[in-house]
Amino acid sequence: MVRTRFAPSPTGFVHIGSLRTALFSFLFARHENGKHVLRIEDTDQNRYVEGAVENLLKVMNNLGVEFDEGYFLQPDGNMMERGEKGPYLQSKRLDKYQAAAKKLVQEQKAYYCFCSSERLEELRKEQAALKRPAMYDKHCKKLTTQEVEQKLLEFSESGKKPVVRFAIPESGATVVNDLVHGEITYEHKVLDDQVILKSDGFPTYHLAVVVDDHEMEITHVIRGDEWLPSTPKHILIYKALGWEPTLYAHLPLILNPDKSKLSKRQGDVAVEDFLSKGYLKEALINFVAFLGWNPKSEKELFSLTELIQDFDLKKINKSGAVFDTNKLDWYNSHYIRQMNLSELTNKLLPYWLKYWEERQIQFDKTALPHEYFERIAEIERERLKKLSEIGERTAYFFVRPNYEPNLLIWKKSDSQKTKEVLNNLIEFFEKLDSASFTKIILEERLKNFISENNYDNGTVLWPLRTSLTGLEKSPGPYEVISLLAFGLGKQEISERIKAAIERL
RNA sequence: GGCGCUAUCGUCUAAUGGUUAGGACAAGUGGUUUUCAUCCACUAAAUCGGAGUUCGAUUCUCCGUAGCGCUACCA
Repeated sequence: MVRTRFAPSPTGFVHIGSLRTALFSFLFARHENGKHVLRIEDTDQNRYVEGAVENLLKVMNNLGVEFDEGYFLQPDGNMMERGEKGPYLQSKRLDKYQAAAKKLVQEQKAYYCFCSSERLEELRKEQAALKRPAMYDKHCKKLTTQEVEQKLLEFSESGKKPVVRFAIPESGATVVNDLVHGEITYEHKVLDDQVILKSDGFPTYHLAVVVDDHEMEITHVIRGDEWLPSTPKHILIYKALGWEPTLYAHLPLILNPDKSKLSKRQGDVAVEDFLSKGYLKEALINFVAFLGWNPKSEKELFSLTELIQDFDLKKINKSGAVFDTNKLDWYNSHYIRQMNLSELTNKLLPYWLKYWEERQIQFDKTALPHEYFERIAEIERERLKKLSEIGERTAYFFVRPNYEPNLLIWKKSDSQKTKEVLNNLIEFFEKLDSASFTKIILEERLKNFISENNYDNGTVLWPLRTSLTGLEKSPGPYEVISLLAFGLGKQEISERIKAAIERL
């Protein structure tokens, strides 16, 4: 039975890289009919951020990445723990790590280290000066049993606590057989005697990950490539404890455009930021799934269900992938166009509200039916890359636009002609009865108007459109006019055309 | 400095011991459209370098080179 886990540190936000790791471990677990475990790695008390786990859960729920054990968000917003291998929070498992460390010390596979941070720092400086590799010099490993006892006594009298270091075998090598990279050999002499238990009684990652993955019966560890160099240490700890190591699959790094590891400094990396900008979960999931994985076919559009079906560790590639938002935008506009109109409108509403609030645009939105917004959404969906663009793109449906005089004149026309046309249009609209303000009737009437007056299409339609929307790039006028007449009244059409004429 | 990983169009990637090295995004051009977008068609764009193995290497091996990662009482 396959069991995978996602084991984030609660540092506040969900990194794109974390999402990719969580997604892959989820896809693999589901594909194999296994279990997906969520474990929170909070062994660094300094980095703990309040509410981080709730936030993580919310984001994962949003995107459809599920867990079978660990923490769950309840309808009331509180967290609940569920699963047989808990607790799933490392700070609640301290006794297990301490017991493991103690056992290792007793069997001389680990040792107490009494070195001060000053000595350690000095050591590093010396090594750097000599251009030697920075490693612990195993000073405390050489202490006799009596010396250790003596030190232990001294420490406890002064209220200090030693750390525990894992004793890497002095010779030999460990082979990591990675599911993505294949066999990698590490000589023991280049491996550091890592601290596994800190002086505050908390384990470091290296001990905690081994103890937990073993006790939670994890079969496959799926994590980022940055962990590859510490994997031999983990395998050695497994063996020292008499346990069977898990299988490993190290995922290629997600990169900034300059090919360094994706970081906050070079743009957005928080999944919640993408969500709030109006990237759809379908787009985010599809895009992130293709970072370091692909189905080896030419199909690019995948739902979560399809990903589960096709996911295969063997199809993960080895080299890092640049995070390119162009492609994300393409996925997003694709899924926006696919979405059902009423659902899209509901998702759009908060973005409209936010835009109006920011611009202090006042009007009574309750006077406008949901259908009105649906129709606006319908004409805009084709050109929307993110939901957050809706406010600005459609502002002219709610407030009178500003006019760029040059924009009002079609390229094959002139200001005199435009003025004439617009004046005629005012007359045209005033003669129209309210019932004619539907897209179909309008289109027909306007075409008649154009041919009766012997105008070019552009001479009429361009200034009409720009005087209504104020935009260089906007949809065609028929739908706009019928919606404006419906939303703001047909009088508004004439008012806008008059205002435009003033600017000519 | 040490150790490790990686290397195909700008980006995500496919493929193969023999191909015109394929697709998608982005870019450009043309068509459609009053404009933008959509849609359609087309164009440009890549096997890091050097040896070796081989009839033949982008593919396998080695050596370079470059990029990146790790090198904490952080994960």
